[in-house]
Order: sequence, then structure tokens, then C-alpha cells
Amino acid sequence: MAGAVHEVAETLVRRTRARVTRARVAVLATLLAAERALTHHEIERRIKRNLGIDRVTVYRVLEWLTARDLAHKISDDDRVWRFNAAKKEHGRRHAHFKCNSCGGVTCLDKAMTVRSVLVPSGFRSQEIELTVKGLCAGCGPAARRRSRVRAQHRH
Amino acid sequence: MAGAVHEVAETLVRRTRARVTRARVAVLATLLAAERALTHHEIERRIKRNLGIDRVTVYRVLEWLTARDLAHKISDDDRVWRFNAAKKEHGRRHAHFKCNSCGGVTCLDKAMTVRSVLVPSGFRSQEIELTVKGLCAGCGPAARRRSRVRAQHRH
DNA sequence: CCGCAAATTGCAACCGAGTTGCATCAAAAA
DNA sequence: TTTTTGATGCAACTCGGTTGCAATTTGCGG
Repeated sequence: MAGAVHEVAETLVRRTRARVTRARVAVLATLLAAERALTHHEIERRIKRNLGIDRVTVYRVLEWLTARDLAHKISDDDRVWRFNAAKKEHGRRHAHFKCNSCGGVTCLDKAMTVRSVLVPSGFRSQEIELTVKGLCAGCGPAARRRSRVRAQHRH
Repeated sequence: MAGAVHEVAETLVRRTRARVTRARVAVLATLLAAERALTHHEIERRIKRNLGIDRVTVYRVLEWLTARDLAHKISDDDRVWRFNAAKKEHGRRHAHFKCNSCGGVTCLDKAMTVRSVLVPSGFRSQEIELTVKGLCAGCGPAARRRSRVRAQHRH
């Protein structure tokens, strides 16, 4: 499983005709394996266990992946970048979900339906970015109910 | 003109029943007078000319104004907060315009019409935030044409 | 108007995400 | 294998923002 992701990552990096390095493959594989957007910190932690890759290198690899459209950079109001392995649909319109409780960020790309945005005259719109904030499945009321039940069972 | 804004600011601060200090009035007046969202830096520059208010105080005042809903904090992908004097309509839906050229941020609040956003099952949406990126009136093609003409006239 | 307590401010030191310069190292071409 | 060129590691740095604490101010009661 982890091996498969690693191979996919390697192929994707090789396909760019640029150098295939441990760092690039490892970072991309980590992103591919992730179920949601990861911060630099999370990426570093998930990688460093095995290989000893420098944090600066991770920053540079992420920048490189983003420039090659292999990864997608999401800005966040906690002033921390998050990264996704890029999906084909990433175009001029993005939508993300940010959990107000755990802070996790998830891509919602196909979900957006913006009818129209009126910009002041003289302004020209190029990209549209939409962020929905709320509670994710793991933090929502349903999840809380579940954990309350679990707690009761322990008594 | 500047005096009027100052008085409005003072009234707004006084209305909170909290202490009316130079710093609070000055920062709020600056925001009220601004045509767009200002960064901490811009606010500090516009104020410090006259009064010698510490940067930490400006940060704290901005935090205070935001907590009292007198100001509105906008996050930005250049990792810099921007602030607006709060308008009534600021609710669960925000829209901002960010200029890709000059970086300026403008509030678009009434302009948004989001038909629907589909969130994954188990997720619960609480707020929606929309950012349109592009060129503002001062940086767009029309403005560029104007300045080219001006340049020719100088010869 | 005066003095007091509590809230606010200024200062200095700090924090954490991200960046830069440079010497060293390793992919891949020759 | 050697060479070349791009990638990496390390240390030091930048920058927006925060924190601890002592010195001031504000607004109140007298």
C-alpha cells in the first residue's frame, strides 16, 4: 500500500523529466497517501521517521511540486500553508472545507456552484476561491455523540 | 474631514462602555477613513506620523476592535492580516477581492451569490468565505492604458 | 480637584513559519 | 567512470505577530 503510493509518486516525478530524488518522491508519496491537506509540519513528521530529510528541503520540494502542478498549495487563516497532491480538476476555481474544531482542511473541488460574483467596475476577476468553515465528520455533533456513547460504555 | 472620522471613531469606541484611549480612537479612525482593508503595517504608518503609538499596542487594539465587532479581520495568502472598519452586513458570508498585482484587498460583501456548496456527508457548514482574485481598477488593463498614454505625453 | 484601582500601554524579548547564502553532495549525461 | 549541473544540508536570517512585566492612563468615588 505505502509502497504503491511511493511508486506512483516516483513515476509522477520522473514524468517531469527532472531529477528523481528521495526527497521529491517521499514528499509526493506522503501527499498522495494523505486523506486531506497537510501542513509542512505534518509532512515533515510523516517523512522524517524514516529518512532524515532537512526541513528546508521539504519546503523547497513543496515549492517545486507546486510549480509543476503535482501539488496544490492552500492558504489558511492560521498563516500556515497546506498541501494536497494535485488533482486534475484544479483550475481557476477552488473550494476548501476548513474544520473550525480540528483545523483540518479538505478539498471540495467539484462541490462548488457559484452563480455570480459582482465585482466593482474596473475590476477584473481571474480566480475564485471559496472556503467553507464548519465542523468536519470527525468533529461534528454526530461524532461527538458517538464518543459520548463510548465513554458511557467504559463505566 | 479627518476630524469627522475621528469623532465617529470616538463615539463608536465610547459606545462599547470600555475605555476610550488615543490608540483605539486613532486606529479605528484610520480604518474608517480607509477605502480598502489595511495591513497592520499600513495602519501603523498612517498613525505614527502624529502620535507615537507602539506597534504592539496597534496589534492589541486591532484584536480588541475585532472582538467588539468594530473591525473585521481578513486573512490573506501572503500571511498578513488586513483590517476593515466593520460594516453591519458582515455575517456568516464574506466576499473579498484581492488584486494579484498590487495586493490590495477590498470588501465585496453584498456581491456574493453562492447558490450551493455541497459538503461531504457528516460535515456541517457554518460560514462561507469567498475570495475573488484578479486586477483591481488601479491595476487593470484600462489603468495600464491610461498610464501608457500619460507616459507618451511626457515626451 | 485628588487619589485609587483596574485597564491599557511601551518595551524588550520571544516565537514559529518560511527564506536565503553557500559549501557539499548526488543524479544523470557524457 | 568522470563530469556537470541541479539538489541538499546547515546555519543564519526575515518578518508578522505574541508574551511578560513594569510603567502609565483612564474613569471612578470621594
